Amino acid sequence: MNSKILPLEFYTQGSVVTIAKKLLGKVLFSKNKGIVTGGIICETEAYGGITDKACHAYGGRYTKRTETMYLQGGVAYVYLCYGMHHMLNVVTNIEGSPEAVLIRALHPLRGISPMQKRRNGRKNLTDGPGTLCQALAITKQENGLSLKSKSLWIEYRDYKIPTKDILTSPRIGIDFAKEDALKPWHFRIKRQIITSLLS
DNA sequence: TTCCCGATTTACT
DNA sequence: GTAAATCGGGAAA
Repeated sequence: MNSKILPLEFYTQGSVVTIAKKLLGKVLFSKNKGIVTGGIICETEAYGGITDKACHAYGGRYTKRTETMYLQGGVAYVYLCYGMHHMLNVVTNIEGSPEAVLIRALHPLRGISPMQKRRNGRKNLTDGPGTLCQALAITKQENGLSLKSKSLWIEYRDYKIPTKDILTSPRIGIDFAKEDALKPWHFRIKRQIITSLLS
Protein backbone atom coordinates (compact mmCIF):
# COMPACT_ATOMS: atom_id res chain seq x y z
CA MET A 1 0.00 0.00 0.00
CA ASN A 2 1.26 3.44 -0.92
CA SER A 3 2.39 5.50 2.02
CA LYS A 4 4.04 8.91 2.36
CA ILE A 5 4.73 11.53 4.97
CA LEU A 6 2.23 14.39 5.03
CA PRO A 7 3.73 17.66 3.70
CA LEU A 8 3.78 20.63 6.06
CA GLU A 9 1.30 22.45 3.81
CA PHE A 10 -1.32 19.97 4.99
CA TYR A 11 -1.29 21.69 8.37
CA THR A 12 -1.47 25.29 7.17
CA GLN A 13 -4.24 25.08 4.60
CA GLY A 14 -7.89 25.18 5.63
CA SER A 15 -9.59 25.59 8.99
CA VAL A 16 -8.66 23.59 12.05
CA VAL A 17 -12.04 21.83 11.84
CA THR A 18 -11.38 20.73 8.28
CA ILE A 19 -7.91 19.51 9.17
CA ALA A 20 -9.26 17.60 12.17
CA LYS A 21 -11.54 15.67 9.81
CA LYS A 22 -8.81 15.15 7.21
CA LEU A 23 -6.48 13.70 9.84
CA LEU A 24 -8.84 10.77 10.30
CA GLY A 25 -7.38 7.74 8.53
CA LYS A 26 -3.85 9.15 8.52
CA VAL A 27 -1.18 7.16 10.32
CA LEU A 28 0.75 8.55 13.27
CA PHE A 29 4.20 7.17 14.04
CA SER A 30 6.72 7.71 16.81
CA LYS A 31 10.23 6.41 17.23
CA ASN A 32 11.66 6.09 20.71
CA LYS A 33 14.94 4.37 21.52
CA GLY A 34 14.92 2.82 18.06
CA ILE A 35 11.43 1.39 18.47
CA VAL A 36 8.81 2.49 15.94
CA THR A 37 5.19 2.48 17.05
CA GLY A 38 2.14 3.84 15.31
CA GLY A 39 -1.49 3.56 14.30
CA ILE A 40 -4.38 4.92 12.28
CA ILE A 41 -5.88 8.14 13.64
CA CYS A 42 -9.49 7.30 14.49
CA GLU A 43 -10.59 10.16 16.70
CA THR A 44 -9.75 13.90 16.72
CA GLU A 45 -10.96 17.16 18.21
CA ALA A 46 -10.47 20.71 16.93
CA TYR A 47 -9.40 23.55 19.21
CA GLY A 48 -10.03 26.84 17.50
CA GLY A 49 -7.75 29.61 18.64
CA ILE A 50 -8.42 32.74 20.64
CA THR A 51 -12.22 32.71 20.23
CA ASP A 52 -12.67 29.15 21.50
CA LYS A 53 -13.22 29.03 25.24
CA ALA A 54 -12.07 25.42 25.37
CA CYS A 55 -8.72 26.29 23.80
CA HIS A 56 -5.70 27.01 25.99
CA ALA A 57 -5.02 30.08 23.88
CA TYR A 58 -8.50 31.50 24.42
CA GLY A 59 -8.53 35.28 24.57
CA GLY A 60 -5.01 35.41 23.20
CA ARG A 61 -3.47 33.78 26.26
CA TYR A 62 0.24 33.50 25.50
CA THR A 63 2.37 31.67 28.06
CA LYS A 64 5.27 29.25 28.19
CA ARG A 65 2.83 26.42 27.67
CA THR A 66 0.65 27.89 24.94
CA GLU A 67 3.44 29.41 22.87
CA THR A 68 3.76 26.14 20.95
CA MET A 69 0.25 26.60 19.55
CA TYR A 70 1.26 29.94 18.10
CA LEU A 71 3.93 28.32 15.95
CA GLN A 72 3.34 27.60 12.27
CA GLY A 73 1.24 24.49 11.66
CA GLY A 74 3.01 21.14 11.39
CA VAL A 75 4.47 20.78 14.88
CA ALA A 76 3.33 18.82 17.93
CA TYR A 77 1.80 20.50 20.96
CA VAL A 78 2.19 18.18 23.93
CA TYR A 79 1.21 19.05 27.47
CA LEU A 80 0.60 17.31 30.78
CA CYS A 81 -2.97 17.03 32.01
CA TYR A 82 -4.17 16.10 35.51
CA GLY A 83 -0.56 15.85 36.53
CA MET A 84 -0.12 12.46 34.89
CA HIS A 85 -1.34 12.21 31.31
CA HIS A 86 0.26 13.65 28.21
CA MET A 87 -1.95 14.99 25.42
CA LEU A 88 -0.79 15.10 21.81
CA ASN A 89 -2.04 17.86 19.54
CA VAL A 90 -1.24 18.77 15.96
CA VAL A 91 -0.71 22.51 15.54
CA THR A 92 -2.46 24.02 12.50
CA ASN A 93 -2.68 27.34 10.67
CA ILE A 94 -0.01 29.98 10.16
CA GLU A 95 2.35 31.33 12.80
CA GLY A 96 0.47 33.54 15.24
CA SER A 97 -2.83 31.65 14.87
CA PRO A 98 -3.09 29.28 17.85
CA GLU A 99 -5.14 26.33 16.59
CA ALA A 100 -4.61 22.64 17.22
CA VAL A 101 -6.14 19.21 16.74
CA LEU A 102 -6.16 16.84 19.71
CA ILE A 103 -5.46 13.21 18.75
CA ARG A 104 -7.81 11.16 20.92
CA ALA A 105 -7.56 7.61 19.58
CA LEU A 106 -5.62 5.39 17.19
CA HIS A 107 -5.99 1.93 15.78
CA PRO A 108 -2.69 0.13 16.56
CA LEU A 109 -0.69 -0.81 13.48
CA ARG A 110 2.99 -1.02 14.25
CA GLY A 111 4.98 -1.94 17.35
CA ILE A 112 2.12 -3.72 19.09
CA SER A 113 4.44 -5.60 21.41
CA PRO A 114 6.35 -2.58 22.75
CA MET A 115 3.09 -0.70 23.12
CA GLN A 116 1.67 -3.51 25.22
CA LYS A 117 4.76 -3.36 27.37
CA ARG A 118 4.47 0.42 27.86
CA ARG A 119 0.79 -0.02 28.69
CA ASN A 120 1.70 -2.56 31.33
CA GLY A 121 -0.15 -5.40 29.62
CA ARG A 122 -3.49 -3.64 29.46
CA LYS A 123 -5.86 -4.51 26.66
CA ASN A 124 -6.51 -0.93 25.56
CA LEU A 125 -3.39 0.25 23.75
CA THR A 126 -4.28 3.50 21.99
CA ASP A 127 -7.86 4.50 22.82
CA GLY A 128 -7.82 7.81 24.68
CA PRO A 129 -5.50 10.84 24.42
CA GLY A 130 -3.45 9.99 27.51
CA THR A 131 -3.42 6.31 26.66
CA LEU A 132 -2.04 6.69 23.15
CA CYS A 133 0.72 9.00 24.35
CA GLN A 134 1.82 6.34 26.79
CA ALA A 135 1.74 3.64 24.09
CA LEU A 136 3.77 5.77 21.66
CA ALA A 137 6.07 7.10 24.41
CA ILE A 138 5.12 10.69 23.67
CA THR A 139 5.91 13.21 26.41
CA LYS A 140 6.59 16.91 26.76
CA GLN A 141 9.97 16.14 25.22
CA GLU A 142 8.13 16.11 21.92
CA ASN A 143 6.49 19.49 22.48
CA GLY A 144 7.22 21.81 19.55
CA LEU A 145 8.73 18.99 17.50
CA SER A 146 8.12 18.99 13.73
CA LEU A 147 5.70 16.39 12.43
CA LYS A 148 8.27 15.57 9.77
CA SER A 149 10.98 14.65 12.25
CA LYS A 150 12.81 11.37 12.73
CA SER A 151 10.98 10.54 15.94
CA LEU A 152 7.47 11.79 15.16
CA TRP A 153 5.60 11.92 11.86
CA ILE A 154 2.25 11.36 10.14
CA GLU A 155 1.79 9.47 6.88
CA TYR A 156 -1.08 9.43 4.42
CA ARG A 157 -2.22 6.40 2.53
CA ASP A 158 -3.98 5.80 -0.73
CA TYR A 159 -7.47 5.86 0.75
CA LYS A 160 -9.67 8.68 1.95
CA ILE A 161 -12.36 8.61 4.63
CA PRO A 162 -15.65 9.77 3.05
CA THR A 163 -17.72 12.28 5.01
CA LYS A 164 -20.50 9.75 5.49
CA ASP A 165 -18.16 7.55 7.48
CA ILE A 166 -17.24 10.32 9.93
CA LEU A 167 -19.25 10.65 13.13
CA THR A 168 -19.51 14.16 14.58
CA SER A 169 -20.32 15.14 18.16
CA PRO A 170 -19.49 17.71 20.86
CA ARG A 171 -16.05 17.65 22.40
CA ILE A 172 -15.30 15.72 25.57
CA GLY A 173 -14.33 16.92 29.02
CA ILE A 174 -14.62 20.64 28.39
CA ASP A 175 -17.79 21.60 30.24
CA PHE A 176 -15.90 24.58 31.60
CA ALA A 177 -16.03 26.12 28.12
CA LYS A 178 -19.77 26.77 28.51
CA GLU A 179 -21.43 27.45 25.16
CA ASP A 180 -18.33 26.45 23.22
CA ALA A 181 -18.61 22.99 24.76
CA LEU A 182 -21.55 22.39 22.44
CA LYS A 183 -19.60 22.94 19.24
CA PRO A 184 -19.57 19.69 17.22
CA TRP A 185 -15.82 19.59 16.84
CA HIS A 186 -15.24 15.97 17.83
CA PHE A 187 -14.75 13.59 14.91
CA ARG A 188 -14.30 9.85 14.68
CA ILE A 189 -14.31 7.14 12.04
CA LYS A 190 -17.14 4.64 12.09
CA ARG A 191 -15.92 1.51 13.77
CA GLN A 192 -16.68 -0.91 10.94
CA ILE A 193 -14.82 1.28 8.45
CA ILE A 194 -11.55 0.88 10.32
CA THR A 195 -11.34 -2.86 9.75
CA SER A 196 -11.92 -2.35 6.03
CA LEU A 197 -8.91 -0.04 5.93
CA LEU A 198 -6.68 -2.85 7.08
CA SER A 199 -7.42 -5.18 4.18
C1' DT B 1 4.20 32.68 46.42
C1' DT B 2 -0.39 30.66 47.13
C1' DC B 3 -4.22 28.33 45.60
C1' DC B 4 -7.45 26.14 42.50
C1' DC B 5 -8.27 22.96 39.05
C1' DG B 6 -7.72 20.55 34.66
C1' DA B 7 -8.76 18.71 26.63
C1' DT B 8 -7.92 11.75 31.93
C1' DT B 9 -7.43 7.03 33.40
C1' DT B 10 -8.09 3.42 36.48
C1' DA B 11 -9.62 0.96 40.35
C1' DC B 12 -13.08 0.16 43.41
C1' DT B 13 -17.85 0.37 45.77
C1' DG C 1 -21.37 5.16 39.13
C1' DT C 2 -17.77 7.45 42.10
C1' DA C 3 -13.32 8.72 43.57
C1' DA C 4 -8.33 8.79 43.80
C1' DA C 5 -3.97 9.68 41.72
C1' DT C 6 -0.77 13.72 40.99
C1' DC C 7 1.55 18.14 39.44
C1' DG C 8 2.26 22.11 36.63
C1' DG C 9 -0.11 26.13 34.61
C1' DG C 10 -2.27 30.37 35.26
C1' DA C 11 -4.57 33.94 37.88
C1' DA C 12 -4.63 36.45 41.95
C1' DA C 13 -2.51 38.32 45.85
